[in-house]
Amino acid sequence: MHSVAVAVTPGAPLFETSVAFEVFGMSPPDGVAVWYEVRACAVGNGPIRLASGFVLDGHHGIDDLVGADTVIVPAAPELEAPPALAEAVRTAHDRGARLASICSGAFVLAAAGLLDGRRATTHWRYAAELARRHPSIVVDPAVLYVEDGGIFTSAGTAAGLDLCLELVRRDHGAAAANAVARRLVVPPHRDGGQAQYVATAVPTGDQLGIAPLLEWALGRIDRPITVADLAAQAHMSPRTLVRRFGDATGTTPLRWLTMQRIRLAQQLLETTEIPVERVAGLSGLGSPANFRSRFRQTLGVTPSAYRQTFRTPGRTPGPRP
DNA sequence: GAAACACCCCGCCATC
DNA sequence: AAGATGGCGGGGTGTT
Repeated sequence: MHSVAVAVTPGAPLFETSVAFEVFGMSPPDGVAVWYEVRACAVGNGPIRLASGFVLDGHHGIDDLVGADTVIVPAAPELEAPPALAEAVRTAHDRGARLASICSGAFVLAAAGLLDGRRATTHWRYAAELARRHPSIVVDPAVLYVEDGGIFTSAGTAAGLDLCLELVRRDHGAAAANAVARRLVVPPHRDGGQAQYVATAVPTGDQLGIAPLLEWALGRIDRPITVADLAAQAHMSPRTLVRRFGDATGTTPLRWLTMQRIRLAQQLLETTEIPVERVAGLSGLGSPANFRSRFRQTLGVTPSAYRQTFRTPGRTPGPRP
């Protein structure tokens, strides 16, 4: 049994603190025998007042955190690391534990000196502060989560969920992670490198302006589309198109196209019986070989395995013991 | 898996 | 004066 310890600190936000329990505390997906055991661990043994007036009692001590296989640090109160917690985290790391922080929890790992010289991230509101206090950390404020040398850090709130799913993926494979994601009703895989926020969250003239362009692209998604094509369609230079596209969607044309193509492929695999070879063509991902490798690279499973797992219930009876 | 090829895309910067 | 544009260079990425 893989033990997971969640460091609980006074004033910690509920969501960040709870995601690990949701992911690692649920019953294992079909086909997984050895799952996780999650514990809330804290310095001292009195009740702990969390954010929003919730009180935690009956938790484990800090020794259980030190001995865990994976340690999750969801938050740092006031961006300060309780010395005893930082010490415990460092000891856990020395013992070979896998470490993961969510949101401001990165400040605890940083205070323990574990992020020095490593790539790390945190909530975008705190990224500058983290870099200021610890100049040797390579802070990337634009990703959902990063891993460097067995130490994982993730951005705010929901990115912690993506990180926990990534850990499941590494431990038990993509199918198990996808099953967990499906039960939680969240997207199965958000890549760690995905931007933390879209540059313009509120629709602006820009965004409304490119909507028809996106529509046009979706309408011919099965055929090759280059930046030059998009630029011509939008009556602007390729250089300006790339800029405007980024402003409006938070990503680049090719990445957006690939994302749409993968989504379409997923849909076709889930809801139809169209052969994989033809799904490759319909989704615009090129040759079947290229399609397979791209699909696998993005979602961690092969197209046929994906179809096997997510086939719409009722179509073909799946293997259910 | 390697290699060739096309295309991407982002900093730079003169220009509008 | 300030911001948007778009050509260019070339390391990076994707496809065959």
